[in-house]
This record gives sequence, structure tokens and C-alpha cells, in this order.
Amino acid sequence: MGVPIGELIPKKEIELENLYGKKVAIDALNAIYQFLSTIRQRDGTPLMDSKGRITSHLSGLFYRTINLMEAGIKPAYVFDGKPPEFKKKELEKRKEAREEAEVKWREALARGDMEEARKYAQRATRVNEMLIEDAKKLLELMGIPVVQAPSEGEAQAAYMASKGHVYASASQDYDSLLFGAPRLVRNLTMTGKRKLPGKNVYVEVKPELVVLDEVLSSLKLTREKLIELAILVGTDYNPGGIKGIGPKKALEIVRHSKDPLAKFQKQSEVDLYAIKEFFLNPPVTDEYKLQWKEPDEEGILKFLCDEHDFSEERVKNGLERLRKAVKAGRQSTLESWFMKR
DNA sequence: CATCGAGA
DNA sequence: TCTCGATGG
Repeated sequence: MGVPIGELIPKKEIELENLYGKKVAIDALNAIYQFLSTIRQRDGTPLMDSKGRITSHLSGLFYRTINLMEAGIKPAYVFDGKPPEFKKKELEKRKEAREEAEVKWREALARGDMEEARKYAQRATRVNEMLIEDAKKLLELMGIPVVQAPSEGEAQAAYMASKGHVYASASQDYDSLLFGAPRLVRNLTMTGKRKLPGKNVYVEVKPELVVLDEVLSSLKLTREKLIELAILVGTDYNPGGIKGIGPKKALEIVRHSKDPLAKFQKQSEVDLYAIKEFFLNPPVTDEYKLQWKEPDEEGILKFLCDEHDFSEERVKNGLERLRKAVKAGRQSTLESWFMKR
């Protein structure tokens, strides 16, 4: 699940309003996972239509995207392409963890322990091709740009941000910083009240802004050194990192060593230099169009209500808000265009 | 995640 | 008007 360097990263809480008028590239899979794991009943069952097809992600995408648009934020969703070969190990590890969680989910259900059941159900969250296709279809109907990354979505989002085509990359993970995103927004798809795991306590979750330059200057590192640090503590491509090395130690090592990967390469099964190269120069594409169009309201009603049993009243209400938000966005884009001259 | 409505 | 728990699909 991304790089465990959160404790080293300076970040500042912001308000949604601070992102008014900004375009952001959202890591679609990251968002979909969040929706799938949080939008559930208390026993952990996800939302489903009458045919048993999961709809939690559609609900989350639909309402959250509308809320972002209403806040004047223009989201583009970036979907993963083919994962790099050296991610296989991590993907297998995740699959095993999910299968284990699924067993525990069933056990907790049988005991009638709903709290535990929900916890493990969340961990058992799986994303398949069908879910992705449905998500893309909904976003396209909504007139929201869908970007297909050749490889990692985070890398593509970072590229778009570094080009200045979007203000920031949005994800829970810090990987896009390694990929060179000048700005990262966290908590964009899960802002609001959230239950703390374990305790029955709710906290207000606000979006966080992470600025790459500030990260680097506060840690006194270059981006290359930050990548090396990440590789020492573990990335999706070398899960677990180097045994016995946590963020603190890793920071010392990369600060003082010219080539920190060298002495750890022999005790590592994976090619650490290949990982570094991947973070520095990931496959990305220029083939994307960032255009927010009028939603296809009839298509959305057909898709969400007829096919997936959403409430017509709620969807129509959402569409009304979306239509207004798109119009307001147009207006503000036009204004700023005239302001520049 | 979101919305909704009951009850303070 | 606000908070909270249930429900949505």
C-alpha cells in the first residue's frame, strides 16, 4: 500500500475551498478502493444491485465527484495500465492478505460479531475488471475526463501535475511524490467524518496538501535521494524494504551515502536500481484530454437507475447539482481567461 | 462514501 | 438548526 514514509512528510491541512478552480488528477484505483471498503453495510456487505453486482464504487464516485465539482474542483480520474513486472510479488502478497481477510470475515459473521466482520470485509476488498469498466463508464457519462495510464496511475498523475496540466495529483499514497508530482493532495475522496479504527471515535478528516519542494527541503534531500530512501523502507516493488531499516535510519543512510543502494543490493532479491529508474522515468503518455463536458443525463439515469437500481430521485437530484456545477465551472474558466488578457 | 429523517 | 444512526444498492 504505497511507501511507508508518512511520518517524515510535512503536510498541511487545507479546506476544499482552497482547491477552488483547480484541476486534479485522481488516482482512480485508489479512490475506488476507498469507496469499496468504506461504503458498506454494518456487517461488511457492499452495496449491490438486484443482480448481485457491486455498486459501492459507483455510489462513491457519483456523489463524491459531484461534490468536488460543486466545490469548483475539476477532477480527472487516472486509471492504471499494466503493472510493471516487478510489482508481481506485492500484488500476490495483497491477494493472499485479502483471501485471509475473507476467511476471517466469514468467521466473524458466523459469530455475529459485526464490528469484526466489517473490519475484515474492508480488508478483503477486491477490484475486478468489471468494477473498473463500470467506473469508467459512469465517469464518461458524467463528462469527467478519464485518463488511461500506460502503467502506474500514480506515475501518470504525477506527470500531468509536473507538466502543469493539473494542479496536483490526488491519492492516499505518497508514491506520486517519488514519481515527481510537485503537489499531492490526500484525503480528497474521503473528507468528512470518519471513524477511527478500533475505537468508537469520529474525527474530522480534512484534505492535506503535500508540496514536493517542501518535503525535499525539510528533509534536505533531492528527489533522487527521496526515492532511495523509499526503496530502503519499502515500496510496492520491494515490499518490506531492507530488513531492520525504518524511515529514521533510512534518512541517515541516504543523507550520508553517495550510493546507498549499493550495499543493500546483494541482500535484496529484486533489482533496487531498476526500481529507482522506474520512479525516475516511469512509462507515461501525452494522450489525454482534460475536458469537462455536459453530463449525459439520460445515459446516467439508464445506467445507474435502470441497470443498477439506484434511486431515481437521488440520481436526478445529483444530476441537477452536477449540471449547475459544470455550468459554473465553465463560467469561472471563461472569467479567468478574460482576466489574463 | 453519501443522503435522509428522527429526535434533541 | 444540529447531531446521530440507519440506509442506500
